[in-house]
Parts: sequence; structure tokens; C-alpha cells
Amino acid sequence: METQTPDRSHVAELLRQHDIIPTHQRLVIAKALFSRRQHLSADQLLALVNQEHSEVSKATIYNTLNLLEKKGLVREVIIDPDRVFYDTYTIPHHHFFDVDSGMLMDIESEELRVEGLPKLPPGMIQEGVDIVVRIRHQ
Amino acid sequence: METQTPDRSHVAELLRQHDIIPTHQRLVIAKALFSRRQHLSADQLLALVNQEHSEVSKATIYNTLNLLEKKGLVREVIIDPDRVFYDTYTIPHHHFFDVDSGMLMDIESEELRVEGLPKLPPGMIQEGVDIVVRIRHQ
DNA sequence: GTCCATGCAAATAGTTTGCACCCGG
DNA sequence: CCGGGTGCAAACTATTTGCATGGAC
Repeated sequence: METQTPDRSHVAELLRQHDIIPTHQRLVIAKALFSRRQHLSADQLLALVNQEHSEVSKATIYNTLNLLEKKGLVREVIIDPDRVFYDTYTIPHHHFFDVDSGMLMDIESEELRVEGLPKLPPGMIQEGVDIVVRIRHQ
Repeated sequence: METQTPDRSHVAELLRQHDIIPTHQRLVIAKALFSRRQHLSADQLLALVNQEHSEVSKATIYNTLNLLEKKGLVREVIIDPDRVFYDTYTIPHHHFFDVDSGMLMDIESEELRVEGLPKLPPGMIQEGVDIVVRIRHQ
């Protein structure tokens, strides 16, 4: 089940555990992000955070997202040429992408896997595999 | 084997076959693009086209790439948050992405496939599957 | 008081738009 | 001539940088 609007101290603890100083802006951002499992672009997050009154600047949204990614709290998903999504579900998994609406959905199946992967170019190691299934309305 | 620097009339024919009026700018762009199988960003293509003397504007590069994509002559590949790549090899296939250098390589294997794909959300149809294997130096 | 991390205004980079111009009929 | 298609300057949008500020020791 999803966590609903986690309280400040809970989020603060999460940030501290990942070596991030829990400032006011970061708490507001993290609260919005981790209120549920979701995929948000920087712009969507900005709107969400400032919906009541302006609290955080655009630049801080970007910098905080980059920080959270570096610390492993969110994962970048690059599918849409227009914007990067940040996924609050950081365990490796794959995605459905609705090309009409631009919506991104997790593929829950753990059965999903790649078969027949050729050997890598010499001297290279595999860092990860991303599978995106593009879908649209019938 | 790759085609080497196709001549103007050959490229012009290719464009005409795809309902594109072969203007000077488009010929210069298409010649550079289709000289070999490759992955180029708009910026890389701009540099390539204008390396001797400035012949085509940035906007025209973008507009022409969009046109070629619409007409099925190139394929967009979205992997790097910083730029869209255009792939001159339009048959469906997958990619290695070198996260250090930002280089994109085709996966030649036809064995490669996805297993265990769950059923799609109701009312949706599958448009395609993209697999990206992220790799880096050991 | 010093230092370093932080937050944000301003700068930058990638892409699209709107319109002047040109070419074919 | 006239009209539609083209090419590009300028506008726009997403993201990063550089620096003034403020809190911790």
C-alpha cells in the first residue's frame, strides 16, 4: 500500500539517512514526491509544491531532484523527448508509456525479462537494461 | 555494407519517393545523414553540414529532421536526457548506450527479445518496444 | 568570524513558431 | 501575378550555473 502524505519528521529522517540536510525547501519537495508512488516531471513537481502559495523556485526543484537522484532516492526515466521523469520507485523495473497522453506506468510483472542479449563490446560492463513498451488507444 | 557519400541525384530520388521536395538545404542535410548508418543529434548534424562553410541554419536542421521522421526516413531514439538522436536505420532494433561517452550503438542480434510481457491496460494496443542496454567501461 | 552548503536569478542549450520570401503554375 | 511551401530569426521551454546569503562550528 502507499504511504499517504508522510509527516515532516518522517521525511526528514529519510533525507538524513541518505546524507541530505533536511532544509525547509527539501522537506516540502520530498513530502510532495514521496506522498505516493508516482512519476513526475520537474514542472509537475513545481506546480504541486507551489499550489497553495509559492514556496520553492524552479532552480531548487531541479537541483533537489538531481541531488535526490545522486543519493538514490529517485530514479530518472527518459522516454519523452520533452521532459525527464522522476520515479519514486527505485527498484529496477520497466515501463509502459502511453504515447497519446504522455503518461508513464510501471510494469508490475517480475516475469518480464530480456532474452538473447549479445555479448557486450570488449572492455564494457552492463549497467542496466531499460525496457519501454509504447502503447496507445485502440 | 554502407553507402558512401551518395550523390545528389540519388538522394534527391530518395526524398521524392517519400514525398519530400528536394531543396538545396534538404539535399545537403540528407547527403550528410545517409552517407552511412549512424546516430546523430541535431547539433552533431548541424556541425557536419556546415563544416566547410555555413549552409544551413539550426532551425532548418530541426525542421528537416522532424520532416524526415514523419516520412519514415529516420527514427527518433530517446535515451539521453540532453538530446534526441536520429537513427538512419529505421527497421526496429535495439541499442547499447555508453553512459560515459554518450555514444549509441545498434544491437545487431535478431535473437534479442522480451519475454513475460504482461497484458496491456484495457483498451490499449502495443505500438512498439524499446530496449536500451546501458553499458560503461569496466 | 570563517567556511561551506544552499537557494535562486540569470544564463545557457535544445527545440519550435511565425512570418517574409521564393518558386511553380 | 497568386498561393503554398520553405528557411530562418526570434521566441520559447527545459535545465544548469554562479554567486549572494545564512547557518554551523
